[in-house]
Amino acid sequence: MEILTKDFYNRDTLAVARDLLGRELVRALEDGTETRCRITETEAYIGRVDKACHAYNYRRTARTETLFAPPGTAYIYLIYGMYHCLNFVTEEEGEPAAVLIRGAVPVTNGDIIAENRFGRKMEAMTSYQRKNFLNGPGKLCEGLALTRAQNGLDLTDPAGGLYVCQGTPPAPSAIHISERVGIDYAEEAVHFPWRFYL
DNA sequence: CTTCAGATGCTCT
DNA sequence: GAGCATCTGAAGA
Repeated sequence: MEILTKDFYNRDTLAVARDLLGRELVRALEDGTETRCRITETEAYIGRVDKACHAYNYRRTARTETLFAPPGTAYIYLIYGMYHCLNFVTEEEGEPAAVLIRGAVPVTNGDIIAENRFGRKMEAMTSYQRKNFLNGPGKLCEGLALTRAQNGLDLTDPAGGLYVCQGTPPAPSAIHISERVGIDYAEEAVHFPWRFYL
């Protein structure tokens, strides 16, 4: 299936966030196995205007350096001391903006993801575990074995082991929009309707 | 189903 | 030293 190229990410961040819903996120592991999941929830972060963005007002530090990378770069950071968040850098190089991947559902090789999450196969998951499989940014990164070691990966190069394929676009009526989660500190940006989900 | 405390370490002031 | 784009398990309704 066709890999999304740099042109896909080099656009308005809100458009990319909405357009990522239904796409297939592919994770190839060291041992040659490959997992796929369908993206179901995203959020946009736009440093130019967004107090919730790590790179608000073009703030450039060691951590935010990745946000200034070319579109189609993976921005992965540690949060709350023990979880990771996966983002895709958007817009033209030098514009610090990204889309946070907040949720997905497994498509192929879900057993590998389930092992990473719960140390068991999908079949053996409890109903509670099924309901809370990949429905959060930290859960997604745990399932796909993503850590800061993958920060800066080129999503347009399949050799990096992390990329996105066309997938199946959802019906427009299936797309929901709301305020973003977990950014109470961000003043007026708290209310920006920049979260998209199926 | 709900709320809630605690975990844990990096980042920036 | 404070705060964080979160998650889990325990406990109660």
